[in-house]
Amino acid sequence: VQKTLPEPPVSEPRDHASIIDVANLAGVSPTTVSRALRGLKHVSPLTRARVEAAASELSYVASPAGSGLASGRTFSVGVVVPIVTRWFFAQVVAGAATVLREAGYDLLLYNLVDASGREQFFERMPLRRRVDAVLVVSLPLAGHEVSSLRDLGAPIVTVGSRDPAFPGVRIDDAEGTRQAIRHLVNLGHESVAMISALEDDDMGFAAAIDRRIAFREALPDATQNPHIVAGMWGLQGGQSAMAALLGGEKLPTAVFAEYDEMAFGAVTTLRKAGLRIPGDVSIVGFDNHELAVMADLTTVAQPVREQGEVAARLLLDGLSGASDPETDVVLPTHLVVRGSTAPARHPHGLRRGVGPAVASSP
Amino acid sequence: VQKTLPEPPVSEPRDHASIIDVANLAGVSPTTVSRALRGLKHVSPLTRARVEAAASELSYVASPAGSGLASGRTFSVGVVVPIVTRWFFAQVVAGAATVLREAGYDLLLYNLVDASGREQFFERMPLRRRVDAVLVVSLPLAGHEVSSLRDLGAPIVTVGSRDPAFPGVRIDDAEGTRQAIRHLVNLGHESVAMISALEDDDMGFAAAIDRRIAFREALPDATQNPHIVAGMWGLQGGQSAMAALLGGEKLPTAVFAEYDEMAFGAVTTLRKAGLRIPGDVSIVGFDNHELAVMADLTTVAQPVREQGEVAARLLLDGLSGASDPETDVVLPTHLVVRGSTAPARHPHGLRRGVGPAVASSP
DNA sequence: CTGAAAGCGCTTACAG
DNA sequence: CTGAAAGCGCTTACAG
Repeated sequence: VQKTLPEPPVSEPRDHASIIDVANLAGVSPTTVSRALRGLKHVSPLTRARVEAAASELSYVASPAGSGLASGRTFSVGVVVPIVTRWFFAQVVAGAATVLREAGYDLLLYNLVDASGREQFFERMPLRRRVDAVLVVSLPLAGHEVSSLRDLGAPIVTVGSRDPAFPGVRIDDAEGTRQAIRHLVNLGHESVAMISALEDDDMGFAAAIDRRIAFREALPDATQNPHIVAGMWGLQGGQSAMAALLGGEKLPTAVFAEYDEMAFGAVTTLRKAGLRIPGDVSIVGFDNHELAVMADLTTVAQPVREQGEVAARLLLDGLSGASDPETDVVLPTHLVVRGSTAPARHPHGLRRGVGPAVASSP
Repeated sequence: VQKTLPEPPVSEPRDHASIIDVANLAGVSPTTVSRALRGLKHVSPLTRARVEAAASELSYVASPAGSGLASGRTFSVGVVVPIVTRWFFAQVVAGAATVLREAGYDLLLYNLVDASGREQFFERMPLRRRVDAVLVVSLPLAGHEVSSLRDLGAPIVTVGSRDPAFPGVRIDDAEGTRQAIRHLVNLGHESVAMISALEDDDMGFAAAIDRRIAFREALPDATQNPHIVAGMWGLQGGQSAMAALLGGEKLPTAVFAEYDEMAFGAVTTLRKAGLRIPGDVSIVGFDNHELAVMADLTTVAQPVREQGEVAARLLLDGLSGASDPETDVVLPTHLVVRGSTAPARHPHGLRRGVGPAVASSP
């Protein structure tokens, strides 16, 4: 008799127990194992218990490939984000992840990063037959992108877009912007700039567009020449946009940033330039980023993680056929007033004394 | 003859083209289609072109379930992170995502969130037969977790852990900590506290442990009573830890934070308390978080996204059988000096000039 | 409540 | 260089 050879030292693909192993151990057919383990009706409690015991003894988990092929379901969901390292997107992903996990779905993450990644994604459509549903975050979808997604034949839900093609969750960006501008106007600011990554932005939010339009409309007097400076995105975008404003003829008394990370960039540049916030310039952001409190930043708060959660639930509804494709959930925003905004100094001479709040300068 | 019923109005699972459809259109066998599309050898250029044309005409993409079942490969990789919303983890994920996408792998994200999520994950092992390889980020793995992962029979790579069970990428946390402490000591600080989320932390980094130990060892004089205050994690952890220090008998002249987000919390609390940085307290963080520049924070920089990239490459090596399981890649750290640190004020009267203190360099 | 049979869409040896 | 056959591990009607 030949002796058993020693096992290879490290992990080679192990043989996992199959449904047949479980069936044999439990003394039933594979069909019954399948039914019992999926919690279907019409299995006697005794049988079910026996099957479960056998499955657990063998550490059996149904092969996703096997069941996927047979059933057409993957039990996973694709989540498409522009840039997962941006705070907003990570929050949305986390919110969705929680809900999906509870429902037993895996999360396939597609991080588009830039225009070329986006193109590749929609061309190759790696989602095809890989996912049961798709969550698309913050992308204003082009026509061919909409049809690519439609062709998936799977439920699609958007976050932060208002594309009528799919159900979605979002905030009212125009209203949020108005909340910010109203605050600045009430403080007496007459020279307000907006800094935005919009122009430069292949990955542009739908939100960015709405915020810009609302910004223009919300300023009381069109002659005040709202100033939109496009930069790169994120912190660096905010820095360079603010630098551009500093290099301009007349510094605005207040700046509205498309989102908090740009506001942070503006804060950074202002501090480096030795200017005080809000003494010299007031700043309002958008999002209520976790670190807005450190920057003492006045900002328009939106529920972020919740948008991911709600969207995931809509997706699950779609999967169970219980959804209304017309759904458009709009979550509320509110202004959080912190120390980065103060009444306007009126730069044209009339210095009405206004005690700016504490500006911590390094 | 019965008339065809009208199609349902919206997206029901579409029938995707199968390999047979492509084979018929191209006038070859399914076997040849399979070979041609996967770029295998032994297909004539003409045949390959014909197959590719047919596939593209039909928008054919091989069913992952079908090929997975037949080949045993999934072309996807699991990435396990404690909390994806933390800056560090999002960066690592993004780094890995880029490399994996280039190699044609999908990324399955597992966001553990808390101890219960972690437990569930290792119990259910949703990775089983779902992924070809696994990237585990920053978790110090318990024995049973190591064996769960081993049982997957798939390549495993870690980031930010130094578990000898698997190849991995990391930094030298002890050395990074020494860089920070040396800086403070050179500035004359004799009362340095460390704030850390360690004690509280079910999701604890391996890194946190190393940093704490190194902190204790790096301080030149043991009598100086290094003060470790455990708090919650993240910004709030830093806030409450700093608040605890403020409530203590003697405020340290410098604080070393386990990582930048905790440092940000400390900064926030100090500013609210009206204390100046670095005038009253110097602060050093760890990570060089994107927003450290806004906080003007001195910090130990580590390559974060790169760790994700390198780890993903190790994984791909493992998949192609080209890897050395002993691999332990250590990436360098360096101190970035900004405005949050300054020479110590000596609170106890005896103002010895800011001398270069003697550091006990290991 | 339970099971035998067919089939989901691929890939893998094996032939030629 | 190409193809016919078998089989990967499940689930789904269909019977009983």
